[in-house]
Amino acid sequence: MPSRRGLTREIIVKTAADMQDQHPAQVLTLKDLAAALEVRTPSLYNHIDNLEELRQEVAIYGAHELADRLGSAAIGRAGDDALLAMSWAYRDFVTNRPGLHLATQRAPRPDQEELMAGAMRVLNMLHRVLEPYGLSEKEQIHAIRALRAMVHGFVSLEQAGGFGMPVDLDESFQYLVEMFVAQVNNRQVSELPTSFKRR
Amino acid sequence: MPSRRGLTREIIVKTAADMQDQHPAQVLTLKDLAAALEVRTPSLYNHIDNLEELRQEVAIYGAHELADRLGSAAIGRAGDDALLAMSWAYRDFVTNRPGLHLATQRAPRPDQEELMAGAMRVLNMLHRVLEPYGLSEKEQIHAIRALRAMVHGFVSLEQAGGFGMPVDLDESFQYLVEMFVAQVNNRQVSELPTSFKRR
DNA sequence: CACTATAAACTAACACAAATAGTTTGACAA
DNA sequence: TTGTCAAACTATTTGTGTTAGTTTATAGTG
Repeated sequence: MPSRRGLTREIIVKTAADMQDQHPAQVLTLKDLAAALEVRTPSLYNHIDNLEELRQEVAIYGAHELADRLGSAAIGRAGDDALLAMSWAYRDFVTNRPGLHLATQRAPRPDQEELMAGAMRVLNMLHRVLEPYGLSEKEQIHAIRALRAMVHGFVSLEQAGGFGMPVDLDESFQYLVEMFVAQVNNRQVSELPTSFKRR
Repeated sequence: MPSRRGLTREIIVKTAADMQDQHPAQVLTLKDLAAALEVRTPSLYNHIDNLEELRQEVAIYGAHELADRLGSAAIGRAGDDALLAMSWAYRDFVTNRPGLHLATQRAPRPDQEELMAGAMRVLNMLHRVLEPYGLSEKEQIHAIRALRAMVHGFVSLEQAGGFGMPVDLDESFQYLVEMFVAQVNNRQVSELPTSFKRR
């Protein structure tokens, strides 16, 4: 007496993503996922290959979601304004969809093509936004890496509960992003004496 | 015919840490761990409560290892020199012990007391190093959060293979850390026009 | 309007890791 | 020498992922 549910690959991925948001700590099980979809566990295998592939799929979904949000944030903005807006959009993403963000970080194979596609969209946006600052090609890459590291690092530590002090996190984040903005506006600060050399 | 191996909790944790370094991608199983220790799986339960507790223990071990390395790096240094040395020591830790770093990040309960102890040691070091810069108390906290975010974010993205462009990573890392050093030396850059306000 | 092919659900069973229960043994202390 | 106990063991249970094989609802065809 199996009755046809309208199960699709997309529904499964989105439900999995939602479940991870509701309980970011606990690991995703096919049993729970099937229960949420009101289906027996093996039925999932009609739509996905296995658990690892599903995790990868969720990560890809998250990467695109993030790229979409950053794109929206950047629309109609330029320069410092765009950089700040995109940074805040990233942080909002982590706040609103914590489990999805974690799933994207913990992708089984982070280097995979389709997963990189979302990241690439973000990179291209950043390149366009940084264009008018007149950085050298190399410096632009350093700058993009720096911004990604700063924002990603902040939200990851925040999500992991890594910031204990009772000082406003929004303020800290703004401080961080303004540090970056100052750097790309004011290139002479990068000419500081570099006394420390790597051994 | 069970013969007494010199198994201890400490040996188990260190072996688990080593195994994660050798294969950072794959998940730790008690079966493999027991095999590496030339023991049957249930014997591990004489020393640990369960797998989750072991993971937590490995994370704590990693946090202390990191704090030790940062402490060593800072000895005999001050100011910019100390900040740069500690940043590079963090990056070296991730390079040398990638699995241990991941295990520390993915701790079951990142907020737990003993795990925070290592992080606290690092925080105290940073506070002492930043002392002479004459920042306000609040600004000092912002600065520490910023540095942690920058360094942590960079090494995490690097480890996840997040930086694709063929530009030297050491150079990018130096660029990043110098950005921080410039900020704490040159406070007027933080007085930039803040056109973007959070909605 | 039947008839059939197929996708998508199901039940049953297997594989494998974690965890528990209960047993055995080796080393140290009296 | 002997009693005790920590630390190993074997055997078994539980839970999740996965596969095999079966059933059924629906869509398309004559």
